[in-house]
Amino acid sequence: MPERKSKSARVTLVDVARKSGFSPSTVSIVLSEAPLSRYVAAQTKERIRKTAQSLGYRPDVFARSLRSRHSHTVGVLVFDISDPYCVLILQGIEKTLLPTPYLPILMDAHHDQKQFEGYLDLLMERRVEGLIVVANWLFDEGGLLVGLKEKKMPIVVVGRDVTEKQIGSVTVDNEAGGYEAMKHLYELGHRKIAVIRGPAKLNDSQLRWNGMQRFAAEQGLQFDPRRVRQLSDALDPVSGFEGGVQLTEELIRSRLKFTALVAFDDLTALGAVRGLARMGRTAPQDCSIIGFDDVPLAALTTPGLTTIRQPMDEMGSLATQRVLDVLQEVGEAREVTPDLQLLPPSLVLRDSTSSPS
Amino acid sequence: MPERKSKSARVTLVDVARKSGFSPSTVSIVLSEAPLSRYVAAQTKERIRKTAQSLGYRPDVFARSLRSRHSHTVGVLVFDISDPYCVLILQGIEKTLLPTPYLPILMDAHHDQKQFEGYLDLLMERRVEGLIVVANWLFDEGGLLVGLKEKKMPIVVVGRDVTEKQIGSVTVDNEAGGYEAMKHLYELGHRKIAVIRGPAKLNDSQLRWNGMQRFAAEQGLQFDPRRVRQLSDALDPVSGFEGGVQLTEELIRSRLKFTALVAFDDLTALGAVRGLARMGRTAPQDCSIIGFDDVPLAALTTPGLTTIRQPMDEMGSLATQRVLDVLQEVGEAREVTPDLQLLPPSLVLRDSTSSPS
DNA sequence: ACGAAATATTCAATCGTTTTAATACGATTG
DNA sequence: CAATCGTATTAAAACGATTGAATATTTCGT
Repeated sequence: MPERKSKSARVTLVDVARKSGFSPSTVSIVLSEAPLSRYVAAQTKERIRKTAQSLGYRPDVFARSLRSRHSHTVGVLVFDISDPYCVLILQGIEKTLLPTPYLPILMDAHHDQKQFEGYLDLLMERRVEGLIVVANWLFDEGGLLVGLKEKKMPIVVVGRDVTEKQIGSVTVDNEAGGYEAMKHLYELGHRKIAVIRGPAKLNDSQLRWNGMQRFAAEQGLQFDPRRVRQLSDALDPVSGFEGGVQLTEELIRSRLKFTALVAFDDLTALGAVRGLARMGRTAPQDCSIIGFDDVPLAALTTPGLTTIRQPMDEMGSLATQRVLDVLQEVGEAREVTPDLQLLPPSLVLRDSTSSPS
Repeated sequence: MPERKSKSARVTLVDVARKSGFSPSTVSIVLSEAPLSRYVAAQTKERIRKTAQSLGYRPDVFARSLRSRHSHTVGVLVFDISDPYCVLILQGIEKTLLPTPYLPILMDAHHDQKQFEGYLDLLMERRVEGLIVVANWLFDEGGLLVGLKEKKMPIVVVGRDVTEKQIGSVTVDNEAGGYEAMKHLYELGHRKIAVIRGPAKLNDSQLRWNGMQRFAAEQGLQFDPRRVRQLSDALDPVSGFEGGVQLTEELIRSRLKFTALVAFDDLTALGAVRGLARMGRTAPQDCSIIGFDDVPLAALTTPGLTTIRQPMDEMGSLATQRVLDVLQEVGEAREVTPDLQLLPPSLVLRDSTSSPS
């Protein structure tokens, strides 16, 4: 005696409707908490929910999305997931999305323009309702995104300022970070300070440099241009490290004295530590080193890396919140305000800096 | 004069059908390359494809999935995306999935059992067709997965052996890795070798230790149990580092001589480097240190970390391939063979090991 | 006690595909 | 020559939800 219709394992809305004695419409309205559910009797709601529960009903996302035109997903496009810089941002994004009905769909472009475009396409095909782009390194295709923006899709870029393309952006205050880095070294007593600037193409490089110069100017300090080097524009993810090693070796070979070094980012700083070691010196005894970012591994090296922290977690959160805000608007504005939101950096003291001996 | 029906921006199958002069059925068959497309005239195919192209038609994934019962997604559940160990595996997974029609949906459980379950649920709701679990650290819930397995969903776990729960697994050959680590130190001339074993709960710990003992036995070497320590079972992701620091300090304070140290993994090894430094010693001059995993940052520290490499990329690839193989089967077997696939580790030489002075 | 407004529920159409079974037709075969 | 077969195409029924309009029923102000 087959009590249940032994057709299929799948429990549908209709099953719930039948068993609870209400129409599919009502069941749908109750279970999806549609506006109309205001009018459904409390008792009814309860009965429906209970039978849904007892049957183990799970709505079919595809049917739901097809009809309602909502995918309840947002795309997250990251330039290189193996870059530790990205990961903390991702966690911020995920954390913020968790309590919402939106699911992140994460794609990793592997530093590859082609893949970036491909995945962008894929995300569109999957009907994501919003897009968060995590761009750490070079990437000059506001173009692609502008196209989407016109399709009324909320977009935010984190880690890079693309407001000139009218796209909402979230970054750390790089200028302030550069300022803080210099200030820290200066206060320790350093005066002869070397700098390894970031790649010229990267906007951050200039901003951080500006900050350093501002502090120097305030103190009447002069940068000897021979103590200032610059990473090449290679977009290889570890080029920061390699560059750090080489430029540091060069600096030492040049016989110019310096008691401290500001590295463009943590990877470069680690490269500098290595370069120092290759020339028989150690940080911070022979030279203090300060990085930028505070990637997780900065705490794990020896010496621990003093660095300017980007609040990556919050950057991710904030970016996500901006997208969510737009999605929650029922109106027709539906666009992220195309401005830049700057988050303050902070100094993280570890062991790679100390007073000059 | 509105030439096109200005109803909506969306181009549907019906639009293509109308414009090409064929029925929706034919169009669907052609564009989705269904089996029946064998019978469709080449000319027809071409015409349909051309008009689809010209209209910029993109099939609606939701409608498609609803009808065909295929989500074309596989779930990837990772225990902590901020663990660099996971990331390379993820890249392997992604690389393998890229040329297939399957999209990975990545969820990060943040070392949290509850979230793991929640996300598992979410993935089921999204109707993933397969599941890859990346489990680096403690996780004893074969149970959850077994439930799914019974629902005919192909599952593979990478990074942990859960074959006892009849779930296909992919790991590195930990025993061989332990053996190699010891062999390397022995060949450098070390005889007094300290060991920091992994947490007792973690199966890997025992296996690596077995490998070390096997080598020792072959050489008639004895481990002084006082030189063997063990990490606690804390499931904090950085506990490896902290543990490494502390246990190394303890080892040194115990005044037992040792010229080399085998760390459970790279994080522990970095902890050991730090512990050494705290006690005024440096690697490898005062003590050689070897790690396990070869996480990306192992190459970035100073000294560069000699380590036993897990082929994480390939592990991810292999796991993915196993799931894909099952998905491609049309038959009714549809289960990943519940066996363990071991991949060989390899020694990566860097600067943290050298002959004893 | 009448009509309007608020509450409670349902009908039926619809979202955009895939798929099964059916149709149509010329060629092959026994 | 009828029966069968292979090729080429299509009609129509799903898939499982949401939703706008419609239908009852109750409440309420006057």
